[in-house]
Amino acid sequence: MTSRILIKNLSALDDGPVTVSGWVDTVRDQKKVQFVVLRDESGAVQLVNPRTTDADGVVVADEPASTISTLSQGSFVTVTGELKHDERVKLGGIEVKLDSLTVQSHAIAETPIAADSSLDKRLDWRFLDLRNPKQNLIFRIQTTFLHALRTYWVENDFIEIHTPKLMASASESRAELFEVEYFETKAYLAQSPQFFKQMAQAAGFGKVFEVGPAFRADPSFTSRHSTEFTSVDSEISWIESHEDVMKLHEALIVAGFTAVKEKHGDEVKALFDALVTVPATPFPRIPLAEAKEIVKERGYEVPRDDDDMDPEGERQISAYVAEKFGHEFVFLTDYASSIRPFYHMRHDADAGLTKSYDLIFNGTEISTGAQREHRIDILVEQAKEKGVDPEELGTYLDYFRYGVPSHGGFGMGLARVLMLLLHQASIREVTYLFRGPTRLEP
RNA sequence: GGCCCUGUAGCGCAGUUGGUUAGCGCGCCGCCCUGUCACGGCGGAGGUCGCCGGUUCAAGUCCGGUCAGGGUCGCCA
Repeated sequence: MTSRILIKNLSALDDGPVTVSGWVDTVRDQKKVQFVVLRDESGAVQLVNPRTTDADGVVVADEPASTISTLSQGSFVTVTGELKHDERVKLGGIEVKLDSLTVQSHAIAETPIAADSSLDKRLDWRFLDLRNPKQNLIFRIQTTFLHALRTYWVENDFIEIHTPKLMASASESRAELFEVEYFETKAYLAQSPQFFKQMAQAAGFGKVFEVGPAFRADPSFTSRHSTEFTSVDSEISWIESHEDVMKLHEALIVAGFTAVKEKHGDEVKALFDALVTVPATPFPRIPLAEAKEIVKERGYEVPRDDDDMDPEGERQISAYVAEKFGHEFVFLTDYASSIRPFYHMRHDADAGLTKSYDLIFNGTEISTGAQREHRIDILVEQAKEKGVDPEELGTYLDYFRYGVPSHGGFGMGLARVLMLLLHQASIREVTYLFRGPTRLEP
């Protein structure tokens, strides 16, 4: 393996011989001296190569000068040379005076995207787009965030599960299922790990989590939807109500944001001009009905026939929470049973309300959570009431027939969290390879 | 899927009430330039104006359809 020094580590070294590898960012090929800005995943550094001259003072075509003259932006090279600290250099006050330069792979000179290209064009050339420090940072942040969640789960005795993404029947609504051929029959891509996650409760696992793909066949044309996305799920037993789920949920968010702030806070400020704020607990909790009243008092009446919120209402309630509590998050709780799935548990005192919540972050929904109905009779009743044929639920209902603890959990869209954390306008910006109704490539 | 907006060179854009050879910036190519750092100077190449059809003496420009993109709503994570 090539032993290379990451560019970000150069400035801490004393002057001396170094080897760095990366891709060419800029070539400034002058007659008497050549400059190359080289970039790797950690940063950028200037390379310098003074041209040699013969006895008459005429420039000689030697190496690495000749190779440098042919370098195109994006070519991957390995260089060796002398590291020099030099205050003249605006890029970090260091440069590498070249001894040798080896081109590992040439790039086509004209790049298909530029810094100001549209998001859609950048996605066509995602591998080039991802070379940008901003895009690189997004995925380092995602790594840090998920690692922090995982650490929390592991330290609190959660079991990690990997539920199948091929299913025989729908887990929620049949309308948004992708159908695939499966030998002599049909299978569907999981739109959520919901049912299999609940199976772990019947299995006596106690506390579980999963980070995995979910598929939705809905042709949604918004900046926050995709047909395939990474769902962060957790489910816990022996809860009293959805309040216990919210406690877990906010603890995880705090763990994730603390790690991101600590490790990347300065970079996020520099590259995204966004402040990573570790939210205070408990997060504000507002029953949905109350939230609609608050929003109405602010002059916005949700124009819907059902009992749900709309995107503008979510932005409004977020603005209210920001003003009143200085908080970026809010749990909207106790959604009407009319707009929640059959497996959400309802309040004992008011069957019209569910023990459920949505988590809103900076004006956009990132999660749905609830206590699940584990009493088989009621569960079947609620399914029928929703027009769901118990026969179509496959083996799901069996989970509740051989003993099961009370339980609940949530599902959270990973990319939505990143999008809102980094103040990005689109989920496409923070998804490694976006999948939407009209995008299957790359 | 509904409504609104957009599609012109590799990229970002301009293009007048329809009119003759479709412009600008960046990038690219060539030459020049002793330290650049958004390097600079001179020159050059590059376009069936998203696609199909229509109106017209004449369409990048007007009309219809279609495809793609953006916004928003519905749906949600």
